[in-house]
Amino acid sequence: MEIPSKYDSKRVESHWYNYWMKHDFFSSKPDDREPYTIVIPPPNVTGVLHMGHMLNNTIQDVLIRKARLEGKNACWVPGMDHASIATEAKVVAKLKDNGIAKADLTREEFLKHAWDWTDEYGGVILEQLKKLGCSCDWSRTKFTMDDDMSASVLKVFIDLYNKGLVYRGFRMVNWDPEAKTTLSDEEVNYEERQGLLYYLSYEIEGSDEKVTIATTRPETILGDTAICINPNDERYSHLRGKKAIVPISNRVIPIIEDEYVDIEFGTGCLKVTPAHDENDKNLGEKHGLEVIDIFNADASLNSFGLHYEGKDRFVVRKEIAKELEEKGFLVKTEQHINKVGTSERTKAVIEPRLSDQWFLKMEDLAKPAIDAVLKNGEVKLFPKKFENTYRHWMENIRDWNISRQLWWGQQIPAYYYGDGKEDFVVAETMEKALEIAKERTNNEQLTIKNLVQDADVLDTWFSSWLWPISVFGGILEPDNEEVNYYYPTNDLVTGPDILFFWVARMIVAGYEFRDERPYENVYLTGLVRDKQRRKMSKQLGNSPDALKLIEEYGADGVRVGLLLSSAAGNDLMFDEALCQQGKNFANKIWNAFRLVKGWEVADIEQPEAAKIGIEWYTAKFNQTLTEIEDHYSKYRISDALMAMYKLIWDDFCSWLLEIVKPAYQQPIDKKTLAEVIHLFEENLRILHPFMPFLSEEVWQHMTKRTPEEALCIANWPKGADFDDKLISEFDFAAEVISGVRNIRKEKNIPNKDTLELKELNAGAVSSQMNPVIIKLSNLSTIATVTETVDGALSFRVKSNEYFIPISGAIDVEVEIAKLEEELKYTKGFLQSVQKKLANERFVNNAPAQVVEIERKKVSDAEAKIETLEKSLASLS
RNA sequence: GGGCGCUUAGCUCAGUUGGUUCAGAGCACCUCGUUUACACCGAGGGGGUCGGGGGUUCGAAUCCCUCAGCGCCCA
Repeated sequence: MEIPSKYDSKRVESHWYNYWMKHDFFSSKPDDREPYTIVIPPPNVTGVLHMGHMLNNTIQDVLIRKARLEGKNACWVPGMDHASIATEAKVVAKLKDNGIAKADLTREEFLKHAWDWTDEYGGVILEQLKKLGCSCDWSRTKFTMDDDMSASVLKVFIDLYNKGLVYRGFRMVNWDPEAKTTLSDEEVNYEERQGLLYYLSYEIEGSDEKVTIATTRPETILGDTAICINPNDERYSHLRGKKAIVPISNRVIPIIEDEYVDIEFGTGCLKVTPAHDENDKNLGEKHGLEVIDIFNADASLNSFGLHYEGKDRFVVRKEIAKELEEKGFLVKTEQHINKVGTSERTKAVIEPRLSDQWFLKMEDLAKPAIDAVLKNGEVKLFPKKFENTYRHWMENIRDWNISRQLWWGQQIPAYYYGDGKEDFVVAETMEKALEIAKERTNNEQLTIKNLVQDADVLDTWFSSWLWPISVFGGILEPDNEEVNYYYPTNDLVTGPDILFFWVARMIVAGYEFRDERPYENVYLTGLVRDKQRRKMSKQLGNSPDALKLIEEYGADGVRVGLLLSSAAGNDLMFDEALCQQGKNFANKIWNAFRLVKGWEVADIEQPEAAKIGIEWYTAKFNQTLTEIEDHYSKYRISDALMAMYKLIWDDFCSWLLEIVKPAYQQPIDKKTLAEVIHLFEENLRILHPFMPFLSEEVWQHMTKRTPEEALCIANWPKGADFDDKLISEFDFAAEVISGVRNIRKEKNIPNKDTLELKELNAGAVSSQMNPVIIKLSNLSTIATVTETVDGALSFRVKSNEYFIPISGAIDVEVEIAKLEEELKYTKGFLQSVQKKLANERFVNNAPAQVVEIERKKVSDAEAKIETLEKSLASLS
């Protein structure tokens, strides 16, 4: 036989991927069919394939391939995200390696480098997705910085601005004083550091009283604008309405009350420095406090620092502590561990700093998105548990800070024509901005040279929240054919870590810009972790090389491995052993194919066992198909896979193929072969979404096919009614076969020795399955008896008893012991059920059905006891 | 500190509104088997007081309380 006994994924995968591409099976155009649409969560343009992507995209591919088989117009839109922060960081790092500082470049020069970088490295990840088998419509590949995508972003910004939803405001940002730039939260590392807690006493205005506060940052007292006490703290109630005097600067500041203050911490008395602490800023806003910023951009003190002006904050901390001590303001110091944020890149301690930012008002925008998920179910989350998290966030939504102090991204289309904070206009182009500015200022002399565009770019999420609309051109041309056909999309598959950043905002955008949900179902995958439950990350280096995995186990093997234990929303403990399992499965199917392919055909009659086996498997297949559909409908993808795995491995390979397999070097009858091939093909159809390469390979080897007949675009099996009784009779027969196999094993009887089976058919079981039992147990006959058979090995299935007469092989003692054991157990079981039934409260309160079941248990057990006792009597 | 969630066999997980046959699956493990598709295999088997404690109920892995451990998000 020329077919190799091991399935070789490497040989197969690129071949079929190219074939599918060549015949354009993945591309989609609007037509009369029902659309099924997924937009990919665009990976970062800087990204390389990691396990999270693999899982995510495998699930999407499973869904899209199934939809394609179901005859829908399946459209999976791929793309990439410009990921402003991550990409800019990488470009800056690369420039630095080449001795170029970002600060030495103009914006235009820097962007040129960024685009070069994008052209060179961007898209690597998409090529990797092809290796995984992803059937995206590659002709639709979008990038969030494509001209039309950027135009969509700007249009939306302007639209929201004109609706009065975009405004400028102050916000505390993470400031890196060394790089002199803002950092995102993701770029800040928190570490515990040993520091001091300084107890400082402030004088109370117009009295000799003093109040002591505790702070970790004595240098910031120069920016203090209040002292805060807890209104419930009786120790300080006498200070109400009074004022305190800041040491050294001698400024007079109010004493305010707020329950925010932790009575237990320090002295229970807090100094408030709104310019340099997030919580203090909130307090300041609430109480209308003054804001005094005492730092320069490099975190040295400015003129508010008085005689410390120009000195670094840490130098000042030491010096001011000394001065405070000398002047008698320092009461004491204590050791204190606090969390300090440091810059991921420069390692400098970050400084909270107030800065001008652009915001989007979210409260009203969020309303339809709240209703969609929590009230009318227009958008469903899988698993449902994330609805709680969604609710919590959406109902406490804060305005969205949409500006970033970066260059890589869509520059905010706000143009300043004067020095005032409000001297700006918002427009798509500088020319339009000029027109509006002229009108606004009544100054016809204004020229483009007088306009300065805002330096910030928009948050990356401000482009990706439009993704399901903008990839179909739905922002720029809201009534175009594509968006009307494909939008709303069907399913979104992504991680729960971006439920708010992305998923929720897309829902908001969907209702705001199209008055319709962006998708119906959201499948939230878990995080991929390693065996020790650690998150897979580059820093830890615990993420396996995705491409190596594919090489070793095959894309199909890896897909199966990932899906085997990834219930929606649960973290996935990734273990390569699962990929091995996937690979083994591929090999199993491959060998089943080899078996079927290797049979010689003859014009002979179909054996009865084969006929029944095929009828049974057909029923089993339809039963399992129903289960699989149910799992799919609930997005229980791993359950769907497992149901299929067992169907193919156990039912098809271990049972059916063994039933129909002809004797050694004997041919198979035509009818059976045709039917088995048909069933095999049905298996391949449901297998295809999970294992596209292997299934196509086998499919194409089964028969010569035209491109139109490729499995990739074949039809999903139509379910049919199935005979429950056939399945339960087979299950019974399987138990009988197991019984015979057990006896063979216990008595070391080789499989090739034919045995005789006698059946005491107390349960009136149909003899329909007898040919199957005979074949798989290697029996000569199954004879019906009316009495127990002496001198035979025996076993029982339900209330039927089976005997295998073997001369001289019976150890009566052992047989008796076995029977007694079984009898003892059954009696105990009967007793417990009877006890339950004797309980009046049970009989009166439990549903009739439940009671009936218990009664049935009694009669079954009694019948079995009778059988056992008869056997015992015959032995002794 | 606030919110959400998790804890079932060695591992990863199912277990639908509390009730069918003494709690299921896959993997791993053990025994036997080189039988003519596959040892990336076949047949058989062992393994859980459902995190601890308390409560509701005729009945709880499932509902309530509590304790412990773990995780995530926000601060």
